[in-house]
Amino acid sequence: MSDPFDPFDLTHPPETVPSVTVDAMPHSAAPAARSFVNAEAYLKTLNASQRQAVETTDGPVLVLAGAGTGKTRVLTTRLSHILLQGKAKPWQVLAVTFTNKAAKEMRERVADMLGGDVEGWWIGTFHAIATRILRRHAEVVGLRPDFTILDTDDQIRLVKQFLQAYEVDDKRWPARVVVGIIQRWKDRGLTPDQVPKTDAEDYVEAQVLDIYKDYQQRLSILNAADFGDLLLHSLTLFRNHPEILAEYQKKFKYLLVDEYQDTNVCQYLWLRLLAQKHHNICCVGDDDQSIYSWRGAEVGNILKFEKDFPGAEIVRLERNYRSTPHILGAASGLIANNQGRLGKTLWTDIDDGEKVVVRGVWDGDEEARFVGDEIESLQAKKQSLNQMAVLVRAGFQTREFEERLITLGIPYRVLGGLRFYERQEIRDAIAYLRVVRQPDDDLAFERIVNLPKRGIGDATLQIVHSFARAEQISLTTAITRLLETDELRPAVRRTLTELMADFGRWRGLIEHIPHPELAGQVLDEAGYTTMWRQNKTPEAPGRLDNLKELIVAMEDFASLDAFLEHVSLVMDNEQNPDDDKVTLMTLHGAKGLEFETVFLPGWEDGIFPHQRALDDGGSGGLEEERRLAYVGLTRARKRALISFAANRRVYGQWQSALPSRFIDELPAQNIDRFETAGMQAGNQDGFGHNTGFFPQSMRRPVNRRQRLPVEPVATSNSAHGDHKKSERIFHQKFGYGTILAIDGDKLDIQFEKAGRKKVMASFVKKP
DNA sequence: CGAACTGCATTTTTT
DNA sequence: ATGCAGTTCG
Repeated sequence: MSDPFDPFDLTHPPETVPSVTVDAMPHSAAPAARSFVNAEAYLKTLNASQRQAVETTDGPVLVLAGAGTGKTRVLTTRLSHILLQGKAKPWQVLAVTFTNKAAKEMRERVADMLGGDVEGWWIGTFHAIATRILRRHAEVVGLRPDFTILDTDDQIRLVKQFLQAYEVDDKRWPARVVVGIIQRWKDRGLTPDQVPKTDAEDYVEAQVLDIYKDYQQRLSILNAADFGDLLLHSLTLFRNHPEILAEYQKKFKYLLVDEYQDTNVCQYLWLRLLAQKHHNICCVGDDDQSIYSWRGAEVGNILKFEKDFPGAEIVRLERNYRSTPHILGAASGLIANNQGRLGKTLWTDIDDGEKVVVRGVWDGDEEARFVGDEIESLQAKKQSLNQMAVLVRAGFQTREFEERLITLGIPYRVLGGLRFYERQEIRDAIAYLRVVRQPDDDLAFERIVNLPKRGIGDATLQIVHSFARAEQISLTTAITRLLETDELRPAVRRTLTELMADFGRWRGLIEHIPHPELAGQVLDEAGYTTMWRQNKTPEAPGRLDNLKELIVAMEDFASLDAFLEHVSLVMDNEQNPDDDKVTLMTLHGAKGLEFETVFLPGWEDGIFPHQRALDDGGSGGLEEERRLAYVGLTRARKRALISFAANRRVYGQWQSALPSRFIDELPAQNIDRFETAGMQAGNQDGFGHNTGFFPQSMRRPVNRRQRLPVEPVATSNSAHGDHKKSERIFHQKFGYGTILAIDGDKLDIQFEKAGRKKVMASFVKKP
């Protein structure tokens, strides 16, 4: 995000913005007649409710857009309409989405409609927009404008350190669980001091609230924000600084929100504040497609829209342009089993088509064969593989289909695996660049300090850590200071001195050589590329290729900073859609997509709906699973094929399973049900109980509480001032000694056994 | 410091 | 079954 100019600059007349062909549009001094002519052209193609959603520009509007009803069309047309009507300038409209993909699509489609570029617009993900705002006011929330954005990896490593410091049993409370709890608080817009007591009590054992506090404080020192912070800080900014909020309220005349059912409380509060002045907020969403509650999304936001925004107009998009009546009938019948919906009735003009196939098979193997055979026969009828998808509940389920498709020689792509920027070597390389750019980035530094192996082990890191913590300084600063003493072993000292010099040199090059070149040089000189070259594992060459690819990718960015920002916020990984391949992915990943033919395997209780959803008493979990099923079905244009197996190997154990309860919820007139002979569901003999070899009751969690004997090496209280010459002291490593001289926080000491050494004052104790 | 061993959990995902 | 993380041993 390195716009050469910043359209947000409130002090300059916005007219200086070189905003494209928009100037040729009748939005500013436009005669009404001309804008009418223009309006005709694009409004004519919309149906009545779409048109209402577009033309109701003022006041709060909730557009309930059922699956396949032209949601994106409405969003982009509405945005264009507002601009063409001259209701607002491009920089006065804020359009937020969840994914970069959606933001990109909106940007491109609006640009198409207006025939111009989209420079200077506020179309982006919640996170990107929040970041943009936050960088302007970073100081207000205790950050500097160039703060680093942490990824999940960093968060976990950081929290792990606190868990250790607090001596929390990390078997019982894994770092990722604690990160999750903190994240949920952030999703709800809660800073540490706002977390309700009752909430914190649930986690006293792990002292999660204390960790949350420390964690935030640490991030502040590191000049870093995690993903949740981007929004939460931005919200805090608005809450605590009405004058800043007022500027943005005034600036954004129109707000547009995509996938409103996926917003969390924090995002909701953020939007509500922004909408407070003009009240022109348009949220588009579908309560029936809310499938992300587990990551903080609040369906309640969409359900209570009318209450939150008085006078809100509700527009329902119910005409479906995608699926056949049978598919829609099946989906509608299914979702009707959910309570508390806003309610929509999808209808379509499309001809009847085929009924939804529901196929019962003996086991997973047969299921994969069934899907493979169907794909083959469709392919024989000249159907494009790109128009077929296998949508599964969980990632691991793709495997058996992959195997089958390989056997049949059918090309496929798996979506949603590891993305490019999530690969180990890429993260390592980025960590190097982060440290080059920002030496205080401890998390990045820790990642690569001993990669390749440099002999910087735990022992060394422990010393550096405790010193850094005691002094509230970053690891690199701590090292620099420790290098002036004898605290570290000579070999280690030499290595670190060299490493610090390397980083210093690389940093000096930022301004002088192109950043892709710098990246190459850093990785070579650090020995990182050599490390992979010497690596004999089969994936090593691929990793080297990825590193090369990374360096090439960097060329697309104006600067190292621009690149690093991209990496943190826009980690997308587009696949080449040119090849004709079957798509394999999770149901979650399929939201927003469509295919002619959709396979929905694994419809068995315990798999789909997932066991976890069945376990947690309430109906909420089950309803969300049902919405997921609804999303899956409504991805299909012409053909949907559901299947379930009577037996399946789960975690290496054979288990029998019952057909998903969702199957019985599908209206009979919309489905054709087939089952392999001799396996009718509900058959008393063969199905419905565990055929595994061991009773499940034998599983018992045995958790010993493991504590690390944490002996603080450095303490801040003994740090400064209270040592005198010739005083006798004790040092963890060197033993007893007498102070010869004091130089700031460094002491020159004659040790009884170890000889004369320079040590840090914070490492010695009075005997 | 690295290799071998052990126990354990194992949904969904974006930024 | 499998992979990951943490521990133990050389």
